[in-house]
Amino acid sequence: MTAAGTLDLAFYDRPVLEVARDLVGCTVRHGGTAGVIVETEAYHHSEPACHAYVGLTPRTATLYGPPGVAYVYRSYGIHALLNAVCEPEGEGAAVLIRALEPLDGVAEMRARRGGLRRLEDLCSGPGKLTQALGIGLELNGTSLFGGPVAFGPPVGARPPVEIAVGPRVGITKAAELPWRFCAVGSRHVSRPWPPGHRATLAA
DNA sequence: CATGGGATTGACT
DNA sequence: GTCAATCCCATGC
Repeated sequence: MTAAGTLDLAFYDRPVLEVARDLVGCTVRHGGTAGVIVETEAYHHSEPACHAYVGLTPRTATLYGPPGVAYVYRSYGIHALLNAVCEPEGEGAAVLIRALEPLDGVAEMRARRGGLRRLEDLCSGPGKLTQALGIGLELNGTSLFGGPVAFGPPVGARPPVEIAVGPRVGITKAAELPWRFCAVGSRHVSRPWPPGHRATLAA
């Protein structure tokens, strides 16, 4: 990471499964709002659930570009979903940020989310968190270190996060791959973390 | 050029 | 539990 506390290029220029696991517990910041990542999923061009599976097209250009860049796309015609592009340029891989624990700018998040009261409702889903942080499609292709959206290392003296691994959510293809990573015990995940969890911070 | 399918959410029965 | 909203874009004719 840099002196400013931002995850740097080398962090993203690694196998996407490692980055997805390591991002749990890290922070996402945009403007005055920020949250702690409690749920991620990995996507790779070698498997059909990944947008990059179809190869290099206008849509997937960001995914096949350099790592450490935001891939933001529209889902179901309605929601913006945030990903971090990983692996060397040309590999077509990214980590989907699926849920956050609100950290800063909670009042602003509530306003953007229609005044919802429960903290667990603000960022407990990939479409919810982009709405709460004000992240839109215009941020697709922007740098994650030096751009408007910044990822940072775990804050303060947070206890080590135990991570549960399970199948990805909401997909029909390659649904068997255990490429979803959740912070065990968090009430801010999009769905219950998978049972029989394993894999802590150990590499 | 027409069509179908989503890495979702919130409202409703 | 079911279901509609809504739109980009990859694919196929």
